[in-house]
Amino acid sequence: MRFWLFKSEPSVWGWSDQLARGDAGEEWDGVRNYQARNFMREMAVGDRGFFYHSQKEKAVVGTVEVIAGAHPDSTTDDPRWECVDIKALEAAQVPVTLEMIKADPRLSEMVLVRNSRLSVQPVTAEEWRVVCEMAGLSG
DNA sequence: GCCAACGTTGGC
DNA sequence: GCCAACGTTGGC
Repeated sequence: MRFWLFKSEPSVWGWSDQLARGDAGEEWDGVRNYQARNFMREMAVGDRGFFYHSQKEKAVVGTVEVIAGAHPDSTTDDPRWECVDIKALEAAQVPVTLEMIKADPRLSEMVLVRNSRLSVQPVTAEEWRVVCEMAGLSG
């Protein structure tokens, strides 16, 4: 199993929206960036990811599971763009803020820190463990 | 609201 | 194929 991070502006699509979809999940659509798309192509059903709120909040607020591999993005006819489906798994007891992440030397190599603009990014097993611990998530 | 970082586009 | 111009994102 691999680990990922999905970034979204909560005013557009937030954790509460994701939770409301329940086990049916939702497409992670709208990605128009090749790097992000390529990571989604690498995803397998059962992979897990952090759900991150950008902009004002800047925090990991929960975990999600990939429930469908890459398929065409229904919000465009452009065949270049694909997306996966994800469902909410567990809400963070404590949101792990970007500030907390930057303050922890074990997380200094996270893509979130290194390339803040990438909206879909890989997370290492170690980073996953550390952030889950900080968030009070079972992982 | 500003600006740095990054990606994309288009002229050459 | 290079690079300048432009648009977008996201942290501050």
